[in-house]
Formats: sequence, structure tokens, C-alpha cells
Amino acid sequence: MTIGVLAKAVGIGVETIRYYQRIGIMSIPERSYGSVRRYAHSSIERLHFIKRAQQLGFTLEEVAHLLHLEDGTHCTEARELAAHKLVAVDQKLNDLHSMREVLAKLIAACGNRRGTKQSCPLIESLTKKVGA
Amino acid sequence: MTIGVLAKAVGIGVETIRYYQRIGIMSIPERSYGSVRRYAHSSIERLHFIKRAQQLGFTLEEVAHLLHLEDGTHCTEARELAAHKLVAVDQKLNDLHSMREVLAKLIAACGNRRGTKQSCPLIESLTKKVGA
DNA sequence: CATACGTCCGTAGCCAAGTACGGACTCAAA
DNA sequence: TTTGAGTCCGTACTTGGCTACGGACGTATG
Repeated sequence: MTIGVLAKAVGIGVETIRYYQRIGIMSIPERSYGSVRRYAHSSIERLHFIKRAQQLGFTLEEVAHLLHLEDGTHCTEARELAAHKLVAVDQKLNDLHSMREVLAKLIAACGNRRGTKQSCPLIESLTKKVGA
Repeated sequence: MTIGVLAKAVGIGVETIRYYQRIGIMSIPERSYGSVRRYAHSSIERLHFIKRAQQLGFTLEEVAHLLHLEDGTHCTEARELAAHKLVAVDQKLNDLHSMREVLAKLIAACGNRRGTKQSCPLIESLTKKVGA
């Protein structure tokens, strides 16, 4: 498999793979004969790993860390990483829930004041001080 | 108020205010007498507006847009912006909920296999293909 | 064998939202 | 008056995750 075929196989760009190689989360195969590098099927799996981890909110740096544990003998460590990520996800969920609430309220307020001559409650409320 | 006092008043850095001025969401007051610019109290309010909007997930570009509607006579438009943002927030909430679920499952799987000699299920599962 | 597409490699650019730096200046207090 | 903190301004750097470019070379196809 050449790099272009590999890229197509996982649905990413060639440049992205080359970027992953630069930052050390994809290895660069030797060039046997001629000059074009060939990729094994395991490269597809590794890219799937990376993409899936990203989808779960891991940064590429964390992905590098996970890949370091790839032999499967560091389950506890991997679990801890995932647990930390879970806490972060929960935090983000809380934040988004509050955001959602405030937004919904503001939108509703805007709807209620149809026809009045007061200023927009959304804009108004944004002007108030930021607080808990 | 000088820029440093203003910055302290809203809990941000001087450089951040200067950055906001550069991108046009904060105006640069005239220097009256001497050479140091003085800021009115309304600058604090504007910075609160910006911070609060950011907390609600608006980008600075969107903040610029909102500020454009600041006179309060464009309520419908402001509401539409907020409604769009609400949709985006809901999307993000969905994504995070799925992430949370998968992470929790993986962590649980890791806990269950204590003592077995199989490879780590978290790592294993990350290696599987990414899908819907 | 020629043409055209793909690969290789280094470097540079992009985005958002700042952060940092350095030299010149101003201002307030001791 | 001098010192030291704060301001002004322009420019450059940062982070994360790519994306683009350009020139030299390899390779598949007619």
C-alpha cells in the first residue's frame, strides 16, 4: 500500500499521515527496492486507533501516550488515562448544560417581548456581570 | 481608569484587551492630555459582555456580530444567532454523551478483566474500526 | 518510451485566542 | 529629580491539528 492508498482507506489526507509521522505517532516504513514507501495493513489499524481516540476526545499527545501502552500489558495505566478523560468529559457536559439553559432562557425572553420597546433582553443580559 | 486597572477589574490581562482592540471588539479611547489612554466604566461592561458571550460558546467573531446589534433594536437577529448557537450546543452535548458512554464502558471492561492475561480491552477496542 | 499522476521532503501557512517581548515613553511617589 | 511601575505600539511567538506548496524523483499506463 502506498501512502495515498492508505490515506484513502481511512478517509484522511496524505498530509495528515505525514504529519502523524512527524509528531511520532505513526512510524515511517523503510523503502524496500526503488523509492516509494509501502505500508502494511497494520497502518490502517493504527490510524483507526488514532481516529477513534480522537473521537473520544483524546489529544494527539494523549494518543501518543496510549500508543505507548499498546502492548496491552498496561491496562491499569490505560484505564487511568481513560478515567481522567471521563472526568473531563463530565465537566464539559456540565458546562454545556448550563450554557444550554442560559441560551434557551435568553431566546425565550427575546420571544416574549415581541412588540415592546425595551432593548433586547439577550443583549441586555450579556452586558450584566459574569458570575457564578 | 488605565488599561491595567481595567484589566484587573475584569480579571484578564492587559495584552488581551489590546488584542480585543486589534480585532475591533474593543474601541481605543482617545488620549486626552498627556499620553496615557483612560477607560470609562462602560469598558468594564463591554468586557463583561465579551466574557459572558464566550462562556456561552460564542467565538470572538460572533461576539463582534452581537456587539454590532448592541443598540438593542435587532432583537430578532440576536435571537437567531443565539438559536443557532443552541443547536450547536445540543450537537456537542450529543457527541459528548456518546463519548462518555464509550469511555465508561471501556473503563468498566478494564476493571472486569483483573488478573486475566488478555490484552487491555480499552486498547483493543480503540484499535477496532471507527464507525457510526 | 513518454506522459501524467503519485510520492518524498522540507518548509511555510492557516485558524482562534491569546501571550510575550522590547524599546520608548509617561506618570506618580519619595 | 530620580526611580520604578505602568503604558504604548509593533511585531513575533504559542498551541493543536492540520493543509498547502514546490521541486525532484518514482511508477503505472497507453
